[in-house]
Parts: sequence; C-alpha cells; structure tokens
Amino acid sequence: MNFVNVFKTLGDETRLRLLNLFLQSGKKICVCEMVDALLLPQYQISRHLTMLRNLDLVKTTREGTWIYYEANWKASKCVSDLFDVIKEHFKSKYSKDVKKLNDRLALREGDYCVIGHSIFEGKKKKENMKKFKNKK
Amino acid sequence: MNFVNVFKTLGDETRLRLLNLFLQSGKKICVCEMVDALLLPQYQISRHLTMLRNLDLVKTTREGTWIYYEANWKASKCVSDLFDVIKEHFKSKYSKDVKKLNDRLALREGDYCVIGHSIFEGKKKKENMKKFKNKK
DNA sequence: TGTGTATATGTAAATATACACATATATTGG
DNA sequence: CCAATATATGTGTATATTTACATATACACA
Repeated sequence: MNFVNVFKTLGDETRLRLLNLFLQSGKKICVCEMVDALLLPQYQISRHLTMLRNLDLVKTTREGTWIYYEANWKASKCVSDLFDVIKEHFKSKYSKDVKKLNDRLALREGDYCVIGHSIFEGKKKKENMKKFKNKK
Repeated sequence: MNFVNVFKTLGDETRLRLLNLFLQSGKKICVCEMVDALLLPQYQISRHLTMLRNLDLVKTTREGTWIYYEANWKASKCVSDLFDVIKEHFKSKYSKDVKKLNDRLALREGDYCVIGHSIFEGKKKKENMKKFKNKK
C-alpha cells in the first residue's frame, strides 16, 4: 500500500468530505444520499468514490440498484490511524454535510435508502424529496 | 489551517521523503545535506521545502549561509498526530535516505554543517566530499 | 423483454502541478 | 566593496488532475 497515493487522494476537498461522512456517521451510505448531502453532481461523487475504493479506503455493499459505501477501517494499521486523526479533526469542520446527511437518512425505510438523487423524479420519491427539501 | 492542503502537500514522494528525514532523525538539517541524502537537485529540494514551510509543517533557523530545517511539531494538534502516524509508518520505508543522511551528518563539525552540496567545489569541502562519496 | 432508475465511465477541455534551466538573493570573509 | 557559495525563485514546458457532458452499465419490476 502506497502512502503517497493515500495522501494524494485525500488531498481533495470532495474526497475528504466524503470520507468524513463515513467516519462521522459510521454508517453505510449510498451514492444518492451523498449527492444530497454534499450537493454535488452524481458523476462527481461517483468518480471520487472510485478513487477512494481503488486505494481500499472504502468498501461497498450492493443492495439491489443501490450501492452502499463505508470506511474500510481494516485496510491497514496506518490507514486506520489516519482515519482516527481525520475523524477527530473534522468533528466540527464539515458539520453541515453531516446534518444534511442525517436529514436524508431520516427518509430511509428499515435503514435502507428508498429514493434516488434529486435529478430524477419518480413516484414515491417525489413526496419524499419534497419533505427533504423543506428541511432545506 | 487547511487540512486539505496538508494532504495535498504530503501527496508527493519528495516532500514525504523530506519530512521523513526530519521525523526519523529529529534533527535540524540544512539544504545541502538533504541534497546529498535524497540525491535530488538543489532547486527541487528548495522548492519542496518552501511548500512545506508555507503550511507551517517545518520551521527554519539560519546559521550564516546555511539554513536548517526541522519538523514543526507545534504547528497544531492534528499535524503532530499526523507526524506520529507518518513517523511510525515510514520507520523502514525510506531507510536508505536516512542512512545517507547519517553518513552526511558525520561530516559535521560541532554539530554544524561545514560543506555545501555536491555541485560546487570548495577548499575544505573537496576532501570532505571525497570521504562522503567513498561511503557511496 | 422492456422501462425506470441507481451508479459508473469515455472523453475532451480546463486547470493545476512538477520539472529544468538559468538566474537572483543573501551572507560570509577578505 | 568584491568574490565565493548556500539557498531561493522566475519562467516555459511537460505532465497530471479535475470537470462537464453524454452515455453506458446494472439491477428491479412489470
């Protein structure tokens, strides 16, 4: 495992914000939930997640069409040490992201995501997105 | 202090090797000594050091013409936590650099550097450089 | 099998970063 | 002030990274 690449990969605000979501929430989060938490386009979130996954910093679980990401604490000793530092230091820094994530997670059913991201308009999604947007 | 920039700056092998010299040796090291430890051109070492200093990751002391660099452990809590992780993880990784540094530090007089880097040829330097190169 | 939708990716343009060369700045000693 | 030399920097070029748009892929469900 190449530490230089780990730093290079973490040297980007979007990727740090994503990682921070995983570290602060401790949960598995799907892509559409990240889109609404960070307010960035889906393809951007997806690209940055791919980079994090290529370095084994995050791992994924598929549930139907949804893919859940989470921090990979077992990657290695030094990575988990790094995670500790980042988690501690960003406790307050990106709190808005975490707040938006929590609003979004509140729309889950049985701890699973049931709506997509904001660029599509479905049936059940429509009303759920309305609830979400009211929370600003 | 911007953590993103810290990671971005550490995401470069030369800068990590430089920082590693400071962390492993715990000493103040001057530019010409780093040139001979990493075997990189002086202008490159200097540029990378400037970046580290701009982020307050290292601090300097001038002694005549020589400028000594060292890790700035007091920059902030999270930076020193980071330093701990890096120091631990690189204990063996860049050991050749540290070995070359130690060979070079052995040429000091009274714990001060007395010769420059390899691209100049001075008086006392000439014989010292010969000793150094014999150690390969 | 076809439609809807969550996620991923090819690619070109925009932007940032690293390198090499030359040269500048700063300090010491004569 | 001048010469020597340790360190820093201006600048053009090469290289890598990020972004945006469009489109592809994968899965669910009818």
